[in-house]
Amino acid sequence: MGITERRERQKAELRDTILAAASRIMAEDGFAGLTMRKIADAIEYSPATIYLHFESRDEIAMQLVRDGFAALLAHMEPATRVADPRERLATLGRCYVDFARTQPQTYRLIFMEDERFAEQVMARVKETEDADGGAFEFLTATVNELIADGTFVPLPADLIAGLLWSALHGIASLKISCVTYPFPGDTEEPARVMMDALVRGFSR
Amino acid sequence: MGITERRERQKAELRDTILAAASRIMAEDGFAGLTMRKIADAIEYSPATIYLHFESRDEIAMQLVRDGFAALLAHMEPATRVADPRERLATLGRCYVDFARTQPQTYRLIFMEDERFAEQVMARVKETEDADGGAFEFLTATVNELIADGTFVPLPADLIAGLLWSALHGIASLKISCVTYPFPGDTEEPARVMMDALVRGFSR
DNA sequence: GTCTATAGGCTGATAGAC
DNA sequence: GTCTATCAGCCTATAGAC
Repeated sequence: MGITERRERQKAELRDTILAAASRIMAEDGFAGLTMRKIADAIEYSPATIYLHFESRDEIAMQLVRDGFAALLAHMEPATRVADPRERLATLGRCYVDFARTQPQTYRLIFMEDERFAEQVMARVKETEDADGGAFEFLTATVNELIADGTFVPLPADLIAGLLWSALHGIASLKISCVTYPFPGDTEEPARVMMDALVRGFSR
Repeated sequence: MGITERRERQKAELRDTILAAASRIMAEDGFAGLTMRKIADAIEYSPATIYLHFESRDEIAMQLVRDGFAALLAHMEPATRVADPRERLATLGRCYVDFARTQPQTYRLIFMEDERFAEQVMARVKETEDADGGAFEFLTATVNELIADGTFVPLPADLIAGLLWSALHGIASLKISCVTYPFPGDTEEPARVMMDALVRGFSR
């Protein structure tokens, strides 16, 4: 039975190899440049072999989206260790735009490419509640904290959280699809000023 | 010489017909779905004929971007007639997200598809200054007005204007690529709350 | 000016040999 | 399991007939 296990292990390894190659190609050539032939060349197998591990190119893309979203969550982990809710929001903002800056093609794939992709991860967030480490729930909880202690105006927490996220997404995505305007340099300072202004704006 | 003029007129007409068909196909199938064959079928000419009017598919796309941007500016025209600067910002925001809602594929083409496209229109805005009716300069001027009269904090007007735009772009683009989250319904109210919060946040 | 025909490429996916 | 070979389709762009 050791033989069966080795085979399964090797099969899983090849699957991971395929995903790793796909991720690298996507980071370089974007989603449109991700083709089965390129993946096959990269892993030094024939295109047909890939179909033993994935049903289609779409299934590979979906997995890249899930993995990419997990990477985004991991990138925001430092914010979970900030006690003060206002400073936590600031850290969240910084980590978020930093992810988009360092992994632009991954960010683009998840949120800018195809509505199925963004819908998939957001639906997942909604389903699993806080099982995945928080994400949108974490942001909403922080906003709720600030409403509860009287810092924020009593608007729906979902709305405020959605707006904070949208504002960050605006900076992150605009930097990806319009490199020089309106922020020629780094996005860290704009993101900080944005969060500051919104926190002020939502304060009583 | 009337004959030459008629010929030129007919040539220009066919060019416009091509662009109109391309625009329609793009609105339905998106930029990736815009092909020379589809355009040819739509105008009932052969694909080869299109190349007498445009050098390449890219040139058609660039023209669609320019026309789309002009349509966006036209859509924001009501804001230019608002005297009060704070209310002008609110109107701007409403018109902006309304354009993205009613012409999502055009908005996507300009700002979410390819960085060359967004760069092109923004570079054009920068070159022509206020010759195109304002756009970013108009927004910056309004911000400057609010800084000058002491309403806003004295941050750089470019920065504040860029952030206002980014925040609106965040709502507009997220609605396009993620229909149900974080705003299941209309984006008009979120956009209004966002602008209100930012105006409050940037006020002294 | 407009056509047909085609070059020369790319794509995802699969049948069947080994 | 992995391959080769290929299907069936798409694409942009162009040469050359009319």
